[in-house]
Amino acid sequence: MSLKKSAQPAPDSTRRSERSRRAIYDAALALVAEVGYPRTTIEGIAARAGVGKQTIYRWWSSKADVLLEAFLDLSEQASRDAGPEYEFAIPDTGDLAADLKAVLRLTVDQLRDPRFEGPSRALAAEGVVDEQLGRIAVAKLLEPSLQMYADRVRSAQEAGQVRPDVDPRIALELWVSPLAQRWLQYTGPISYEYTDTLVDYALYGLAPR
Amino acid sequence: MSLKKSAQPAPDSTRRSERSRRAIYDAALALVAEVGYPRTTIEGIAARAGVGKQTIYRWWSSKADVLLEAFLDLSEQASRDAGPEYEFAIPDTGDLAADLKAVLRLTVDQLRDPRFEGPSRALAAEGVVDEQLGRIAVAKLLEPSLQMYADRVRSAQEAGQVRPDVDPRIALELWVSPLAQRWLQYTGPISYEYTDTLVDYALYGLAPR
Amino acid sequence: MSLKKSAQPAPDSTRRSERSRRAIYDAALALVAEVGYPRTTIEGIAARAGVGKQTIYRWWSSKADVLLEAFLDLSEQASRDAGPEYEFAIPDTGDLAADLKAVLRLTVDQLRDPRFEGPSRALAAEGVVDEQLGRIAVAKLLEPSLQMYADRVRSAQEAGQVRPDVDPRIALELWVSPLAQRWLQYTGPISYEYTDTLVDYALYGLAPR
Amino acid sequence: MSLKKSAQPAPDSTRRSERSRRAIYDAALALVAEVGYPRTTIEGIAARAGVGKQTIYRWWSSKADVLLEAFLDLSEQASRDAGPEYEFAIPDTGDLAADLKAVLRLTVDQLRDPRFEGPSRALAAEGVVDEQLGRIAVAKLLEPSLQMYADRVRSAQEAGQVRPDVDPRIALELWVSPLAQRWLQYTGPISYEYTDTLVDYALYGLAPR
DNA sequence: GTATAATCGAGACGGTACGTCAAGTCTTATC
DNA sequence: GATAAGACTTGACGTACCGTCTCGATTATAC
Repeated sequence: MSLKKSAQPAPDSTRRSERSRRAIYDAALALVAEVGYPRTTIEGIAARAGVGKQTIYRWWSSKADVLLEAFLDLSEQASRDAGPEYEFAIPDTGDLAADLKAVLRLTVDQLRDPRFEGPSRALAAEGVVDEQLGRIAVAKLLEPSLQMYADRVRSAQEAGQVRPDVDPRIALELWVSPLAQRWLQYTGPISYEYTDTLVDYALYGLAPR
Repeated sequence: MSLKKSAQPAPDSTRRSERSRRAIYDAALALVAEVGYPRTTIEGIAARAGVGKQTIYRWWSSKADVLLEAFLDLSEQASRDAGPEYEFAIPDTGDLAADLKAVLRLTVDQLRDPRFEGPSRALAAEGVVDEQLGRIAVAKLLEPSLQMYADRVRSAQEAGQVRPDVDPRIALELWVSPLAQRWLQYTGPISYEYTDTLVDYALYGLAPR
Repeated sequence: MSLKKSAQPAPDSTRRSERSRRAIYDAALALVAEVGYPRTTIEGIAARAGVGKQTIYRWWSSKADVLLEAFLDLSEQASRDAGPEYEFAIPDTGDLAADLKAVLRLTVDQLRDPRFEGPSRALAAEGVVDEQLGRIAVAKLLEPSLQMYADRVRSAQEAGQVRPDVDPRIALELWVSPLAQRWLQYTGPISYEYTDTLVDYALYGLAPR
Repeated sequence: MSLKKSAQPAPDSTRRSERSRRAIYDAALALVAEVGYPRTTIEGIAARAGVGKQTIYRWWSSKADVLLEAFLDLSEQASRDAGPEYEFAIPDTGDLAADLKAVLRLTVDQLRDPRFEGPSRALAAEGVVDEQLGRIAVAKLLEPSLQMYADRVRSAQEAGQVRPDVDPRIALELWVSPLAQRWLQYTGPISYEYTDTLVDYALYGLAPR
């Protein structure tokens, strides 16, 4: 899970302090939210968590690594809180467009949640420049959602609502990527109307029918 | 053009050393290419450029700012080298799909050019986290291309190849954003085949016709 | 007068700006008085004097050199103001002890004049470490007074009040140096009573008579 | 002992590295001897001592403070080397003049020892301008000697060789200060003959007997 | 009474050192 | 053996001045 490239003899994780781990996650997320990622320091996290610096270096390899796990932990918590049935499921009412629009509206809400924004941007930025981290972050955080979109597209193919030769992994990018880019690069405003439009364009194309 | 938030009395730009400016651009781009953005330092740039640190701080506000201008300069140079006629023009053969596919293949080539990759990623990453820088970088570097796509879509609308109610600024995101996301976040491989597919999906939609 | 070790072709002093010279002296003395010698900078003097840095470097070799001349100028002004007859003359009433005590009391007053204290200490400190400057400062500033003490001792020798084998140049150190050391090194308080005592001890010795 | 004005939480001196302390003293003294005080820098000391700059800033407040302690340490070492019986004792043979002359000749030798000259001048100069440092340096370095002179004078008073109304603390300045001034300000040459003369003048006075 | 050349104010430049911050390593004492 | 604490070396930060240099603009003699 961690990026740790174990140089020293691997520490004995059975003796690990759960208290410290929690405190470090909390401190890291709080600091990123308060002062931003670049001004968040390992020393700062350690001090705020009431933890020795070595305890951080023992279990994580970098600031980004700490944050990645802290963020994963936060996501898992959020999922558990939301209840197991609801979580991450794309509804299948038979109407693909409606189902996609509904889920994308939830995503829009999440992107605006300030609790997520700071750490998410930090991780995304780090991932752009650090390929290893980027791939892990995508796999852990983004992949589950993408998989569900792909599944929903496949189900629509079976229902005859999507052409059978369409690659679902590419199809989903028609709405996921534009939203992602507007959020990452400030290329445009994000709204329900916007995501609704994306779904319509994606499903029915730009060309006249 | 610079992000410089003039605190001190603005320096007299008529007396600026062109020699230093060039040397700083070259050093910055070389270092980012060689050791990566995070390990590129202002001190390193200054040393390599044979320049005092103050000369950098006098004219730029941050490492990212230096790199942004260096990269802009590089792009302008590249444009000038390429000749004024070809540059940044999307062909209009009457066949929108073919025209888009052709241009996107050039973009794929450029994304793989190692001369551009380092600085581009660095800027993109910084822009994710620093909204001001992000907006400027997008405006300077991305916007011209986006504008041309929008223009080409509009021309296709007039030719009846694209529905008149389609918003060109959103339409173009159907192929630009997926490519951008795969490049930024390593969410998938980039190839001519991939961009061709994007154009097809975007124009004709996922739904059966 | 200056310490300038002329490297470049000597500047033409006939065309020198008297206005600038005065402004530099004033600025230098004011700055030393206000922020102390170490925090006084050439740039600061130039800015305060409304003068280009080069104008300072053209005519002086160092901060200490500027200050030395500024201080000499100040001394000369003070002398001129005091009137030519009074200045630096040790009275000769026939009573050596009384005459020395009187002059030393004036010296005590001067050592306490804050206008002189800052620059004097600065020069003295610099002179301790920079032998060349030290010798010049002593020659310009201290020597005239020492010479007058020596003359007065000689006159006392002729009057039979001082043993003929006494070296006047050493004799005067018996009161000048203790006062100087207390002032320079804070080895003790300075008062009229103290200087009076010094004169008595020097003239009549420590041993019983 | 240090001038450190504890701003940050005081560091834990029990965990201080003795190795670093020694290396810093050695480097500081060596640099002052080699290039002089003004060209000795904190960075230079740190580099030469193989020590981080912060380790210096953690324990000392300034270059002068480092040097003061380094010099004190050197003096203590020298004392220990010289053996406890000899050190700093003014002989009491019953002949005050002879005893003083003997000790002053040793002082003359020491003033010429190049190992001491550089750091001593540096400290003295700094002390002229920085009263706090000056007082500490005098108390630590000069005071012990002065005290011994005072004691010897008192003993001579008991033996009837010095008038009982003489203040020993002022008396000793008659030979200490002239020597100090010649050394500090280059006001004259220093020799055995000179110090012998000072003692004679001081004891028997300038006036005929 | 101009020509003309040096000085002048200004300030950009390549540098050095400053004092601070944080990184990652190491040591000590505690639990 | 993991931990909290924090001293250590390292290296970059952004700032302040150094002394040199190039600019017009301004004198102030010498033509």
